[in-house]
Amino acid sequence: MANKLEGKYNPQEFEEKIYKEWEETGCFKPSMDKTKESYCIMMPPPNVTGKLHMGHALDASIQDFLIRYKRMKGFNTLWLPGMDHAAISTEMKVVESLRNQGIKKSDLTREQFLEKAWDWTKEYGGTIQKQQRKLGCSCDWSRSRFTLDEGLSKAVETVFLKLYDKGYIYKGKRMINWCPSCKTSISDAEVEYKEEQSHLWYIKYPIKDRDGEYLTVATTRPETMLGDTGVAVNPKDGRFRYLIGEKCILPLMNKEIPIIADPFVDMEFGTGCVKLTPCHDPNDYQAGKKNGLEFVEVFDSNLIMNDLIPEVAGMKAIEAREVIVNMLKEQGYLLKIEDYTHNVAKCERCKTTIEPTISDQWFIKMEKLAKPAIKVVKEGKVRFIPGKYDKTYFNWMENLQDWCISRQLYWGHRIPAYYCNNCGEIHVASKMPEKCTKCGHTKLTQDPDTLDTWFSSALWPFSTLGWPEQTEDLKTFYPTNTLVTGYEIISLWVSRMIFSGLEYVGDIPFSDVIIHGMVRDDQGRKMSKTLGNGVDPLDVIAQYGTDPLRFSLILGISFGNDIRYIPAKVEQGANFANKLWNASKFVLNNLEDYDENYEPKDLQLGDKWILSKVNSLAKEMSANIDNYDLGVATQKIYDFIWNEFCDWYIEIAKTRLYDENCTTKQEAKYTLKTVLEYCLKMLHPIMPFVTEKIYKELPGCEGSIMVSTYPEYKEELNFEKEEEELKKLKEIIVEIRNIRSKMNVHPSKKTDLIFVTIEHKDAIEKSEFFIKKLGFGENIKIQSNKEGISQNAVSIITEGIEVFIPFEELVDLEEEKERLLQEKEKYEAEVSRAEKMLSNPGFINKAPQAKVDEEKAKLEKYKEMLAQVEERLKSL
RNA sequence: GGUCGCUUAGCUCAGCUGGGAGAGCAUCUGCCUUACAAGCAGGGGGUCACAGGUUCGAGCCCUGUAGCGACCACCA
Repeated sequence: MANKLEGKYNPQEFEEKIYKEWEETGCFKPSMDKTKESYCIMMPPPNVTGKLHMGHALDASIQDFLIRYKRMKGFNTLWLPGMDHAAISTEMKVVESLRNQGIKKSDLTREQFLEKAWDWTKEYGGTIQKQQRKLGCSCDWSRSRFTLDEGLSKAVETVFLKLYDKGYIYKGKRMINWCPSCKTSISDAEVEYKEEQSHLWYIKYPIKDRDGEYLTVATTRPETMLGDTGVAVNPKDGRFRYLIGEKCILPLMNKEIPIIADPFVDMEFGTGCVKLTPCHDPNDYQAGKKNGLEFVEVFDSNLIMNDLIPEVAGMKAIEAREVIVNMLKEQGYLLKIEDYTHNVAKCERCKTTIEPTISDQWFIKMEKLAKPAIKVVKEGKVRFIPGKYDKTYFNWMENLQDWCISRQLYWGHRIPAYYCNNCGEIHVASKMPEKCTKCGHTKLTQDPDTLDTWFSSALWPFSTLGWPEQTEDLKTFYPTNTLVTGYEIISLWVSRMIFSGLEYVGDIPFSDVIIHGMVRDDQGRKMSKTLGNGVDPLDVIAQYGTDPLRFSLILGISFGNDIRYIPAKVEQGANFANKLWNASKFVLNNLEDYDENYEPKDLQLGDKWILSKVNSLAKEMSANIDNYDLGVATQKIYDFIWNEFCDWYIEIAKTRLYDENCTTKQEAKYTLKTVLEYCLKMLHPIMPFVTEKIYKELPGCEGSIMVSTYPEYKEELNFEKEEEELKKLKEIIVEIRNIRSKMNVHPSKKTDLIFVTIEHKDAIEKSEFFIKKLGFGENIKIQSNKEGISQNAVSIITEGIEVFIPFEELVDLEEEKERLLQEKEKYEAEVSRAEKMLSNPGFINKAPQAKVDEEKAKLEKYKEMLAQVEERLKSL
């Protein structure tokens, strides 16, 4: 009966079906076997409204590689998936969808809005989890969590109350980043900067009691001058030193404001004098607080001007600018306008210009939380891979500002704070208090704000396991082992998980953090909507299959560097899968009468060679993967399957399988099956589908490969001598092909192969079949000396074996001499290189003895070969 | 401005604690050899950015230069 692998590799035929089977049999779930060590990865939760992109595909390929490997190694593995409610991002999408229905957010009550938001989330959210299944993710979907679900909300509330009691959370008026479009505060990390063309306006500020004297300030925002409450100069600046402590007159307002000294002023920039608007600029805010300046608001959070002067009251700030500039010009205060390009703060989400605003917000004091989080990385308890990223981490952690956690949004965890309607007293509690603890008033109002989305993400490694309850999962899997993420969220997320884990659970959230790069397009550009150069992983999967995509993302990667999406690499993966498919087809076709209990009695040279090779490969693969060298491990299994198993062993085995008289067919079959099984298992974490498909066809392998055991190194499969012997024969065969190719000998032309050797006689005798086949031999002769060998033969000289190929009429003696002379030169170079090294006292004295011995052995070897070549040349 | 990184074959990239430069694609030659033409066999192609230094020995370690990039901060 023919096996079930037919035709070509066609992933569309089986990938989906296999995934379904996996999911149904529940093999993604942890074994919860108490005797086994646990291994846990928390999947970075994508936005609930997100769509799969190449970054996710890379992320998932790495995590699934690790989790499948550990599972096969016997660990009690959990890969926990989930989604993030993505506060601003989702709320914006909901607002937009409402707008399309003609509904404004302000038309709805909070409750109505949230209802719409949940509806919308249920309808459009969560597609990403379906897409992750396409990638073959073996995560435990039954444990999937959402940052807004009940358990996680409980964790958020618990943390808030705890931090408030400790005094780490406080409410206060401070300068924050205000997005006038999203109408919420955002954290520093959510601000991005963009260069913009603008102007510098130079304005004259007369000095009080010094007739005709004035200071010139340069500003990019002339409309804020109404709120100026001081002018600053650098204390070292000799030009203005005599004015420090004096006052100047603010134009239009006719108000006296102080001239102060502050080192933040750059003497080189502009005029060296800075106007200070503490309410509308972060630096001025700092300077204002430090120097006790007055705080005067110029416009409100909707950018509508106050009534500081009647001419602009009620106007939009940007319109007021024009009016104010004109007034300054008319009154002779405007000195000049220059073109100027500068960086403008933008909202990461909606790209609106950020308005620095003083506002009443909730903050977390970072200083005490940061310290232990820095310590665990310094001590190596939490490790970044590659290690260079700990610098990025320290850089951020050591310069932390307090974290603004309140957002003026509906979609998120509402702040558990209640204000007394009578006296305004703040009550932080899990439920609305019955009455005010201060004045006894019974009407209280909950804070309308919600928490920064990263506040809940920061708890992800333990809130997902049931914390604050001491669940079985929490005990089993916390701390987790490996976090896989990109460098762009080290500060936003990784750092916050570390201090959160330490503070609330009392332990690190994970020990290893793999930082991978970004997936760029084939020209190295970021994939972006505006460029339209994004590649949809689902399209790639539809065309090539999941396994080739995963293979292409993992092969040869080194963490920390960006990678390019190269279609040719996916093709390489598809070709590889096809190669494996065909090889498996061959193996299976020869296993029809295979007895799976057969114990090999007479393994041949080639059998022992490949078994020994695959055995040491298992050891190397494990070492590489444990060291997170996934790219290297992938390259190794690829090379082995293609270049050793397919190109050599299968060809070697064929000569026995096709020979009726061969008595060691069973050994060949045993070896084919064993090696293929090893290969499938080692490749499985990288290419889960095709390996599963083939594995199920192998005799004795009916279960899923997912729950099979990863190959371990076994001493009894170590055949060093056979490895050496076969390596030698391979070299000879390659040389035969090489010579034939250079001589343009057609493959149909067979020749005698005369081996002159004593020590390798046995190995060659036993390998006659495949030497003949692979070396285009008619007859194989083995002799102990060169008697009777024709002049018209080409010779191959190796250590311990000389091979003669009597091509007779094809051999041109002059060409053969030329070829041998080239060989001679090569060996002479080798001899002189080795001699030079060995005559170098520095090398002899300082290099390790093993290296010296190695060189000595090489010298002997090449001397011998040189002598043989010379002898052969003489005989021609 | 601060920090970090990158520069290796025509292209895209590997290269483990320093010990004879690798892969895929592309290219050239010969093969439809009963698992595979999505293939087989063979070949060509590199002053490892540049300049110094350390070392018996440097793609790898140190210093500097040039080009490119990322992150952080943000100067009115």
